[in-house]
Amino acid sequence: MADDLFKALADGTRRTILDELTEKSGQTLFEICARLSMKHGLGISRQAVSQHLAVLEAAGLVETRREGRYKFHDLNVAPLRHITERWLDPRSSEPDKDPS
Amino acid sequence: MADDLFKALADGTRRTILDELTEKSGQTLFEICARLSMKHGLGISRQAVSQHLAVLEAAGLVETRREGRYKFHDLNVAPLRHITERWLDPRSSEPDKDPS
DNA sequence: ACTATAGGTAAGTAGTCACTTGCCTATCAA
DNA sequence: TTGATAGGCAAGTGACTACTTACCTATAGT
Repeated sequence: MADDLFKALADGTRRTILDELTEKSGQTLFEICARLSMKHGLGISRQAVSQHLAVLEAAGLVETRREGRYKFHDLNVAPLRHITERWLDPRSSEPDKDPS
Repeated sequence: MADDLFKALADGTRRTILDELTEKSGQTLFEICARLSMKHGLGISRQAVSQHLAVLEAAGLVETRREGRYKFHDLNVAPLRHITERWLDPRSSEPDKDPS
């Protein structure tokens, strides 16, 4: 659960994808590929980006909607809001003992 | 840099260690080992914990001070404060293009 | 001095992860 | 219907990572 979230954030390319979706929401896979290549000089295959998006989606950070042959990717920042709370503000979220 | 931070947070055992140091600061290696075993049922070797602490220290999340044969570990939450800002509050931290 | 305790170093291993390659499906335009 | 575009699935590979095992150093108590 929270593990998926931290794992998703652990990769630099995925964080860059989140940056891109922050800048422009609702991008397609090809659009994201193009921007990673152009703006960030990342020589990465379409399949690799697709896999990254799957990880981000599993973590709840990206949501998708399909329209015809296009699949749009939207950012969902909700899971990010309180992930550091347990250490920054222990009183509010301490009673949590799972090794997430 | 930021990469070390996210990588450090990617492991569940390390996050549990941060939880323990949040609850009681200044613990020794053996103390942390004991608590991981007792409270969290983690059957993990001393060396493994030591390696986790090294990762956390490299990320700036843990600081150490030595006294005699004891080495105390203190939590430093400063690096955690703004790590999600780039997505939660894009206006303030967008101009950041490194693939960190 | 001897010994137990606290910690460090380093090599080896099994599993995970990012990425590629190759092929397949689906939608749309001509 | 043919071809181009957008995307999906799955096996294979190399690198990384968490963990163990084995041995070594340093401080403290008796």
